[in-house]
Amino acid sequence: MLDAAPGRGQGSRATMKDVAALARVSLKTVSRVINDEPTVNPELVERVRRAAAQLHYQPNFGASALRRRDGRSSTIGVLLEDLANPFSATIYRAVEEVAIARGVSVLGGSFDEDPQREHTLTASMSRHRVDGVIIAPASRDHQYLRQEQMAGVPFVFVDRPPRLLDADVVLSDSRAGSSLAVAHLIARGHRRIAFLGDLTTIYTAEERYQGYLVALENAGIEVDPTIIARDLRTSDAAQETAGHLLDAATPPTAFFAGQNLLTIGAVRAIRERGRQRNVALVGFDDFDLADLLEPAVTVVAQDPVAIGREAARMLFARIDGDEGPSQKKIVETTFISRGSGEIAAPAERD
Amino acid sequence: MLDAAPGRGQGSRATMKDVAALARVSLKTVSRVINDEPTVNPELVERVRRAAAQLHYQPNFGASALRRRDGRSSTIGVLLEDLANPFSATIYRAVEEVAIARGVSVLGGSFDEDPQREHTLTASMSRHRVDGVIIAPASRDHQYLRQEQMAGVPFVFVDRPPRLLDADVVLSDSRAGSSLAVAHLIARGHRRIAFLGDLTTIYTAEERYQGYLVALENAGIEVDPTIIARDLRTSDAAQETAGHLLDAATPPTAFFAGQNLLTIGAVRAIRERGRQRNVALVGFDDFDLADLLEPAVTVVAQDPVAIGREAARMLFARIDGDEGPSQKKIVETTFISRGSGEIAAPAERD
DNA sequence: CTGAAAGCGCTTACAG
DNA sequence: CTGAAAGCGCTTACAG
Repeated sequence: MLDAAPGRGQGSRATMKDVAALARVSLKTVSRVINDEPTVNPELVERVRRAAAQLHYQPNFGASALRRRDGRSSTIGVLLEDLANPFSATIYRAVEEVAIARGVSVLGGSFDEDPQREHTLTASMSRHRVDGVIIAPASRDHQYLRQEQMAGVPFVFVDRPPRLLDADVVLSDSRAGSSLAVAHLIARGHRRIAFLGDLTTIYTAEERYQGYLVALENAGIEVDPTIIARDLRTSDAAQETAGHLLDAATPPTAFFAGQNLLTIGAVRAIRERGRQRNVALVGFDDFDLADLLEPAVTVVAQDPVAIGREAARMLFARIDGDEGPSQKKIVETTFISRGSGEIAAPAERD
Repeated sequence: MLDAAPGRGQGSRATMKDVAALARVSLKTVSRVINDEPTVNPELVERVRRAAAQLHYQPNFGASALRRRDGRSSTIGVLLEDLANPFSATIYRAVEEVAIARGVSVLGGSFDEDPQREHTLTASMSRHRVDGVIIAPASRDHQYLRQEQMAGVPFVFVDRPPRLLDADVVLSDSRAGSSLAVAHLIARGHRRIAFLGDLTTIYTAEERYQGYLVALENAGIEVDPTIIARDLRTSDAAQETAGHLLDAATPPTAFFAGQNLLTIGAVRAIRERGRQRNVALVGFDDFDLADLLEPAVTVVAQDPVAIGREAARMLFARIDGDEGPSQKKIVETTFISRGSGEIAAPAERD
C-alpha cells in the first residue's frame, strides 16, 4: 500500500489524449468537457468525466495557456517587502482569499528592500507569464516595468506609489496619520518629540516624516535635528538610538516611531531605563500584543486586510479587461489610544 | 513618457523566433544561448544576447517546460496552515530563500485547517505542474497524493506527518517539549495544571496533549478532566475557557497552553483577574513580545527557520533525483524561562 | 558549431 | 453536436 518511493522519478501522467482514448471520443470533445463548454452531449460528458476521474487526469495549465487567445496562466504575483512581517503577510492573505475564489494561484516573493531582488523577482514573474502583479517596490524607478505593462500585464502597487510609471496604487494615508499622532502628543504638552524613521528611500518613511514636520509646524514648534533619527532598519537599531536620546542632557519627553519594529525598539529602550510611565510613545502601524504591554502602546493602525483586498479587486478588474485610467486608492488609518501616547509632558519650567 | 494605459490589453511579447530573426540565426541557436549551452560561437552568442535585450525578450517557462524532458516548471508549492500566522510565515520565508537561490518561484497557499481547501490547493499545484510541494496538511488522510507522487512530484511534510502515505517529513519534537514544560511547572510545586489545546484532529495538538499526560503520569499526578480544554481554535476561545477555569471553586494554579494564540488568550484571562503574579503559565511556540509582557512569558520555542530550511533542502534533493527511502527529521525545541513559568504553586494545605 | 523538422499538451479555426 | 488539422513557444532528436 505504501510502496511508492517518495522520490520516484518520471511517472506517467494522463493527458487529454489518454482521456479521449479511454472515453472513445476525440481530443477536442475532452477539451470541451474540461472547459465546461455547454454544447456537448450529456452522455459524452459523462463518459469523459468518468475517464478523466479514472485516470486522475489534471489539465496542464501551462499547455493550455500556451495556445489560449488570452494566454492566461491562472497565476498572479504578490511581491512584498517581507512575507514574514505581519503587515506583508496580512496583505498576502487578503489577496490569496480573492485569488482562490477565482481559481487563481499566487506566486509570492519578498524583496527585503533590495532593488536587485525586485528585478530578479519581477523578471521571474514575467517568465512565468503571470496574469498580473501586486507589488510593494523596493526600487525607486519603475520604468523597467513598462515592457510588461505593454505586454498586457497589469501592476497594482501597494504601500508605495509607482515612480516614472503609470499604474494603479493602494496606499495608507501615512502623512495624515502621522501628523495626527504627533498633534496628539503636542496636545499633551510635549514639545520635545523624537522621530524614529525607517530608510529615507522608502516612500512611507518619508511620508511619515513629513507628517511629523507638519504637526510641529502647525504648533509652532521648532524642528530639532538632534532628536530626529532616520534610516533605522531594525528594532535593535531603534532601541540603541532611542537609548542614546534618552540618556542625553535634554532628552525627548515623547517618541513618534514611524514603523512597527522601530516602535518595539523604542519600547525596549524606554523600559530598560524604567521610564515607561514618564516618556510618551506613539507608533505607526499596529502590532500584536500592543494592548498587553504596560502601558499599552498607542498607535496609528493601518488596515492591511483592506489594502490587500482592494489591491486584488483592482488587479482582477484589470485582468478582466478594465482599461480605464489608473486608480489611486487611499485607505484611512485609525488612531488607537491605549496609554503610552496619553502620558503628559512633565510640567514646563522656564 | 507615461502614455501606456495601465490596463492595456494584448501587447506583443517577443518570442525566440523574433530574437532569431533579429539576430539572423536559427531558432535553435537562440535556444542554445538562452540555455547557456557552451557550444555556440561567441560572436553569435553576442548577437543573440543583443537582440534579446533589444526586444526585452523573456523566455516562456511554460512553453519550455512543455517540451523539456524533465518537464520542470521552476515552481514549487508551499502550502501551510495560515501564511498570516508568524509560524507559517517564517517557514515560508525560509523556503523562499532556498528557492530563490535556485531560480525557483514559490506558489503559496493557506488551508485554515480546512481539508476541502487542501484538496483544492493541491489540485491547483498539480495543474500548475509544480516540481515539488512542501505541505502542512489539514486533512488526516493523504493517500490522494499518491497519484502526484507517482507522477514524479515529491512532497515534504512539515509540522505534521503524512498519513497513509510515504513521504519525507520535518517535525518539531512536540511531545518531548511539552512534557518538559509541564515537568517544569510540576517542579515548582504545581499539581493542578490546566491544559489548553487546539483541535484534537491536529497532529501537533495531540502530541502536545500526550506530552502533558506523560509529565503528569511521571509525577504521579492524577489527570483531572475538568481542567483540560481541547478543540480551542482562537485566542478568544482560550481566553474565555481559561477565565472559566480561574473562576471555578478549585482553580488551576498553572496553565500549559499548546499553541501561540491559546497562550495569548490565557495571558489575557489571567490579567483580567489580576492574577498574573500568582498563576503560572507556559506556552508552546514562542511569539513576538513574549519577553516584554509582565511577567514575561515562558515558552517552548520551535525553530520555524530550521524547519523551513530543512524541508526545502529535502525537497530540492528529491527534485535533483534522490530516490532514497523517505526521511524523517526532528527539529528540537528550546525551553525559554522568562518568568511566567517560574511562579511557584501556593503552599499546599491539607 | 549550426539548423530544419517533429512534437510537448493543449486550444483555435474550420469543416461537417 | 463532433472532429481533424494547424499552431502556441519552446526543446528534442537528428542531420550536416
